[in-house]
Amino acid sequence: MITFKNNQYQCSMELTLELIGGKWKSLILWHLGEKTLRFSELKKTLPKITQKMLTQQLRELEASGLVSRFIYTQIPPKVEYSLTPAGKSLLPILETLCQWGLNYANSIEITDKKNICSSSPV
Amino acid sequence: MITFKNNQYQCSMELTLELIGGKWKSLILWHLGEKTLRFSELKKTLPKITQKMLTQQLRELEASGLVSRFIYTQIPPKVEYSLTPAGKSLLPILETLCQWGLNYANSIEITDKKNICSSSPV
DNA sequence: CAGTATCCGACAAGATACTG
DNA sequence: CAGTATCTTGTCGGATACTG
Repeated sequence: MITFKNNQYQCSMELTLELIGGKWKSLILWHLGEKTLRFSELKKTLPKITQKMLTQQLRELEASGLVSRFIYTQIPPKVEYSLTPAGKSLLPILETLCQWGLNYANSIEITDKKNICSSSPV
Repeated sequence: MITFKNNQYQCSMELTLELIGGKWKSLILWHLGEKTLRFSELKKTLPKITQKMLTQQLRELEASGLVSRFIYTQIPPKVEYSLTPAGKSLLPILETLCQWGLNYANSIEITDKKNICSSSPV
């Protein structure tokens, strides 16, 4: 049993999911990994997210210490989001994960093609 | 843009999340990584999941080709779940991810303690 | 531009009952 | 034991309107 920020977790995977789980967090981290982005730029990279969800997820990532928020005090407002060192330390792992997903998808598609071929009349 | 099983994905992260995203999938994979488990054993390792969700998630993982299901034809029924080679290939990455989460949580807790110390009267 | 606030619907997930 | 089926509940997340 692991205790973190007054929450209990059964295993380290549960804890990790609390940090980067959910529909959007890892995608946001992934995009911020390439470069620092303004709110509106980030929104563009995630066409399907709503403004509300983007704000909400960014706040949570900020609270976790994975993303930092820099506010330019000007009109119109400008806010930039970037990865903290902790956020950056996660990037290589996410990269490996993506590569795995891509490889796996490709291997399936190739298998499918083989099946199509072998399903021709014997 | 990536096409996989007739779905479109904007980036590889989206695709990967389709395979192992959600509240339970990576946890299930994680536990099956240690050893093959029967349905009821798996249920025990995930106290908070309902029978319905466990069945549902297992079917999806099976459809993705990450988990395989072996049925002993006997009464009472016995069904064992294990990782496919593809599922196993994901394990090292999940392991790294968990380790990262644990390290990060620890570093935070340590930082917190430091803050408590330094917050004593100067 | 970068947000809040409010309302609302869809779907994820829970509870319960039943079965091969 | 390992599921289905059905019904209900709750949360996530969308749409819209408004603001410093």
